[in-house]
Parts: sequence; C-alpha cells; structure tokens
Amino acid sequence: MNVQRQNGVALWRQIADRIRASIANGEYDAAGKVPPEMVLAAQFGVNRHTVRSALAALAQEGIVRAVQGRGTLIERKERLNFPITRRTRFNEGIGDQAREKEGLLLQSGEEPASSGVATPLGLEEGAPVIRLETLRKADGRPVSRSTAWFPAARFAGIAEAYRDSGSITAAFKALGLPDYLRVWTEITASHADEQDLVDLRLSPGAIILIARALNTDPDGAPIQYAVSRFPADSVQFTIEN
Amino acid sequence: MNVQRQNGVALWRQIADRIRASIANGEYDAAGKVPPEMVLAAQFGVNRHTVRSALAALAQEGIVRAVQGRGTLIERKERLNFPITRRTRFNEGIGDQAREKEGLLLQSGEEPASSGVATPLGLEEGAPVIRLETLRKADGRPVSRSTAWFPAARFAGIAEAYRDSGSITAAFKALGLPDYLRVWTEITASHADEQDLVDLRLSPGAIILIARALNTDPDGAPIQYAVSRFPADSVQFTIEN
DNA sequence: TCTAAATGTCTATTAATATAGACAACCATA
DNA sequence: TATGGTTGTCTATATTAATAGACATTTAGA
Repeated sequence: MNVQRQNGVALWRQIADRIRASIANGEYDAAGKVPPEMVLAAQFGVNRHTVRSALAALAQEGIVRAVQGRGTLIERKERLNFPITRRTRFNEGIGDQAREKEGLLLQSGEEPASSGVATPLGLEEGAPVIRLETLRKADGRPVSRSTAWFPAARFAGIAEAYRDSGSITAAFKALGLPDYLRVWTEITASHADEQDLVDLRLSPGAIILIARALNTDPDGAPIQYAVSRFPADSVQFTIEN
Repeated sequence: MNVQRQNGVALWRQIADRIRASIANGEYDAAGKVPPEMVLAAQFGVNRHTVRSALAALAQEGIVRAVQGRGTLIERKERLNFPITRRTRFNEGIGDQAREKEGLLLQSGEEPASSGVATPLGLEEGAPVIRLETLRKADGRPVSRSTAWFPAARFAGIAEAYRDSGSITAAFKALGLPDYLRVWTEITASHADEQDLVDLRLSPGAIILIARALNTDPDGAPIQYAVSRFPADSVQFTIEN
C-alpha cells in the first residue's frame, strides 16, 4: 500500500496520516474500529511496531483509543464542510454539523496596514487597521485560527463586539452593518506551524488549509481581509456556483 | 525559527519546505539566491549538513541550483493561480501565467459507475461511465493530475476528442456541447501519494491540493465529475464571487 | 472457563537522521 | 593576484526510526 522510505517523512507518520484519512472517509465505520495491528502492518508492508507508533500518534490526537484485547476503537471521525459562497458566514456555514459553535477572541489591536493588508482592503500602506486574532470551535474542538483586518476608521469597537458575540456577522451588525459579501477567497495548503499545533491541537507534521478572503459591504467597499487556517484532516471547503 | 524534532518529519524536510515557501513568497528575490548554508543553519538552529540535505532536495526538484563559490541560486519560483468560477476552464484559467499549456491523456476506459461517481453525476450505481486520466502541464511542468468521469451514453468518443485537443472544453465542443458550467467544487489537502510523486514530479512528503468538481451542461444536467490533484507548493485556487 | 484474538511490553539489531569538525575547491572582487 | 566568502567532500559519532522476535495481558465469545 505504497508508503515511502527514506524521504524525510517517517513511516509511522505516513501510516498515521493514511489511517486518519481512512477513518475520515468512513472506511472503518462498519466495525467502529481500525483493523488489527498485524493486519495494518501487512497492508502497509511494515513491522507491527511501526503501525503501533502510528496508532499511538492517532490516540494522542484523540482520534482512536486502543483497548487491550478488543482492538483500537474509533473515537472521532468528523470532517467539517465549509461552503464558500457570495454569502459565506462561518457559523451559518457549519450549520447543523456541530451543535455548539464558539468564536474566541485571542488578541486584537490597531496597527498600520502592511502592504499585504492594505492592498486587498484598498487602503494606503500604513493606514490604521484593526487586527483580530480569533479561534473558532465546533463542539469544543478548534476548527480554525484566523487573523482578520478591518479599516480602523469605520470599525472602531469591532474587537469588543466580536468578543461579546463570538461572531463576525453579529459584530458587523452591532456596528450598523446588517449585510456583507464575500468577493474572493484564495485557498492554499501548508504544513502546520508551531502556533497551529498549539491552537488547533494538531500533532506535528499535520496539514492545514489556508483561506485568504476579502469581504465587502453591499456597496462593494472592502471591510474585512482575513487569513484563516484549518486542519486539513478534519475540514474541507465546498464552492457552490 | 521553530523546526520541530522527533515528530515524524525529518528536519531536512521541514527546512526544505520552509525554504521552498520563502522562495515562493519572494523573500529572496532581491539577491536571486538563498542565504548561505551557514546562515540558514543558524536561522533554523541546525547543523550546516542538515541544511545541505534540504537544499539538495530543492535542487532535485529544480527549484534551486548550487554553484560552488557563488551560492545557491533560485531557478524557479512560480505559483500558478487557478480561478474557480461558474465558468472554470483549465486552460483559460492559466491564462498568460504560462506560455505553453498541455493536456495529456494518460489512460481512458469505460466502466460501471461506483457510488462515489454515480451520485454526483445523478446516475444509477453501475451505469456506464467513461473515465479519463489526464495530466496537465504548463510550460512543460506538470501542474495537475486529474481523473474525470463522464456519462458513457452521452459522451462516447470523448477520450479521443481529448487526446486530439488536449482540452476538455475543446472535447466537449467536438461532441456538440459548446458550453458548460461548474456547479460545485470541493477542496481538500493531503500528502502526495506514490503516483503523484511520479506524475507531478514531486519529492516525497509534498503536499497536494485536491479539487473534486461537478460540471453540468447549460440545462443543469451533470456531464462531468472530476478529481484533480495539484502540487500545493506551486498552485493556489482563487474563488471570485 | 477455556480459547482465540487482540493490544502491551520487553530486548536486540540495523538503517536512517543529525551533529561535529576539518579542509578542499571555486568564485567574485578589491 | 591575494583574500574572503561560499559550496563540496570526507571522517567520525550520537540519536532516532524501523525491524525482529518473544511473551504477557486483556477481552469477547464459544
């Protein structure tokens, strides 16, 4: 089952990634547990101990739980879907995929816009912007880490509004903006950095999806530029045209 | 500069990924070369030999070229952008980002639709579909590996039409379908598998973006379901709403 | 309650990864 | 043409990853 040797990625990590994906795809749903270690070892063509390292990593992530004598049980397998449309909203997007949605304000402040931020927002470089660092959770599990910038002139107080409501949509509404539109979204992928590991509770080497997005008000004036990071093993995007 | 030890990803690979990303971000554009090995070793807090392993991997990918006495020169740094819209077309999407665009037919055949293919296409499971395995290149460099399924009843001969034109749009046109629409796209990310490494000329451990998409004719009838794989270090998607 | 099927733990060995240091070879330029 | 800065190559050693085998422990079910 083609794992690759001597390529800088340890076998146990490749196998952990493959098993995680299989769980997410529902391949083991019938049994509710992963195949026995000996079977997996045969499938991947490695030693049983190597499979055990992979399963230990998944147990660490809380995805499986090994029970002596019974097998290795699947604890969690969700993959959240985020629709990206002209009216993309984080909380509405999750919909009923999670019972409990949460938006935490990690940090905020006013700063001069760097060129990377000023350009999408249509501001002069150095113009004052408000930066919000947020962490979003679904059913207690972190699903995205986001940095968002807003023109400071128009959105003074948005940090407090977000902190109180846990929702960008609600914060905009509190500041007198009842509606807004997503005009573009850029999607890339990368390895998780150190901060991702902490905030998103990932294990090293995990993959993250990165979405850079611009929102405007109904008149087309840019109001928010955001860079959000999602764990790729449990999140996907859907673009409906 | 926070590389992580004992996490299943070798230091040289983490460093290679970081340098590749820095090159893509244009951080070394001024000099046209990466910093000296000793400087990088200090930045990442590792031995010079470890950095050399990373640079050797990037040289293998054709991204840099080391010249004794001068330094390690940057050979290539592009990141292709694919706009995803209601009228997404592969060749048009690349536009002038590449001079030469190429679509290769790797394999084709008729087969009964699996449930994963039948559902998006609105067919009964087991209904005949034509499968096309294609490889797309821009300026001679592979940028996507794609598997597409078409209802066999309607698109007999599409394999030949694609082989002759190297374009899905042209193949549809040849079969009497002048226009079609992208109705949804699902984006995920994963590690490259063995076939990706070969077809997309990646080094092991690379990240790929996966797009699953459905196209319909102007009347809304599903005509193509496709799963495409792109190297994440040199490709990004843009969704314009 | 015995047995088969799992996971848990231990020892030992080999291969790959990372560090360390020394010096050669090459290039640009003052 | 001498020099400083850079990559290339070599040897040696330590740590981590992977394999191999044996046996203990736990669970579910006949």
